[in-house]
Amino acid sequence: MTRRTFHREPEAVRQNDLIAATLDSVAELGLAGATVREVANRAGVTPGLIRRYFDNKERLVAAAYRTFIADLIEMAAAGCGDGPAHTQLAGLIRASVTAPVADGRTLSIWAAFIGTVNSDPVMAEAHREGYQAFRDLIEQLVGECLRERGTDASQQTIRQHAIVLNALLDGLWIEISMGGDDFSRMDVVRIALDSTATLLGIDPAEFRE
Amino acid sequence: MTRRTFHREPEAVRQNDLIAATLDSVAELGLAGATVREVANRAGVTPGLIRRYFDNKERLVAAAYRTFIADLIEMAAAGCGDGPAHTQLAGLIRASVTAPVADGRTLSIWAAFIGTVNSDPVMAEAHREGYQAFRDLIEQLVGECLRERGTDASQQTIRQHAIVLNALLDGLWIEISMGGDDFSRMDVVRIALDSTATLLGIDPAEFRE
DNA sequence: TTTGAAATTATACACTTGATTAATTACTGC
DNA sequence: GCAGTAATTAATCAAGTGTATAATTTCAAA
Repeated sequence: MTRRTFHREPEAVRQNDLIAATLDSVAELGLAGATVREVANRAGVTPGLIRRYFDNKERLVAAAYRTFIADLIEMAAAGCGDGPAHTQLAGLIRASVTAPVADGRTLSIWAAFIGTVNSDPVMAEAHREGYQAFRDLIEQLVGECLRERGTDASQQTIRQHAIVLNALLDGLWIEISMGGDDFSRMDVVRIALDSTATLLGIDPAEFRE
Repeated sequence: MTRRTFHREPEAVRQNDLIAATLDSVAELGLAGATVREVANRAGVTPGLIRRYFDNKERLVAAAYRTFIADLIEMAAAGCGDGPAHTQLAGLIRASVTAPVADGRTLSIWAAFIGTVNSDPVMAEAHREGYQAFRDLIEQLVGECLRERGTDASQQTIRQHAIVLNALLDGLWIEISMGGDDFSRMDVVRIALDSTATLLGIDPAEFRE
């Protein structure tokens, strides 16, 4: 009986592969389905190998979560561009309610992980980091946006607007990604932009460009 | 060695106890922690008994989810009262962003279950039912509310408003329940009501009553 | 009080899980 | 080419899982 052949990979590559395999498993089978064996199979590797790159399965999952959130925010932020603030904000919103950010697979992974945040401190920390980053980004853009329009809003007001807008985006993102509604027939981007403009007291036409 | 004493319970009571124990387990330990033994312990019962009331563990969990969602919607709807539509809507919103609807434990359970919806058809169905009910309630209230104000909005417009409002409530509910922000210092009810009024194009003063 | 049926317990089983370790293989530097 | 190191495999373990079933106990009816 001969052993299966294999080839070595740089540490970073193997880690990435394992994380990607973990995310795939979670997306398709849920967190419970992301067993060591399942992940190893998808990564084309043997279960024992995981322990060489991650102390625990817990660490692997946490690493996968961190990667996932970071990528998610990066995808959303990539829609910003570098024009005036209201254009950046519009870009962020558009990116948030369309693929690949708003997407069934993305939601599945997010949901699976979110479910652990309350009972797992490690996951809670990983979550807090990523969430804070997104909220800060929105708050900054909202602030610039209002200042750009001559509105002199207090920091408190800006914060409240950011909180509400963040909530709206979260909710829209979930609804759209879930796909239950007949969103396919609607222009989700326009709905999202108009709602945002209304909330911030800005002329909607400015967002539609 | 003598057996532990026990006493019989009506079927409905035992089922309720088991469901309650399941929800407690999920809230504190996550879905993975809601094992047959854990649930049985919390219900003051032996693991084997579960099988007498639920065919599978899967059925038990699905039943727990259905109960949870139904209760959640009932709690939210209980805030409506029976006045004019805009008062009912305000009540629904207030209830949605305050305890016991907006609450860490509630969010934990919701999140844990949501994570299974994508990979488990049974859970997906249970989810769809409850979600639809809430969305219909909002759509109806929004419709009445706009009609009450003399606005003659098309069904399409009402639908879009309902979708956006639903998203906003979902997002606010999540943020508040998560508790990460310093919401304690803010008047979340006022924020929610004002945002809603702004979105629907209604005078905010009318909501504050 | 006795009896019988149904609820509950206790025990056990087969399986999966994450983890551990020794044997083997691939690759790097000489 | 060759040797040594480190990555990878293979095999195994103990613990925990959901499930099944037989032995008990409770309780209501007679």
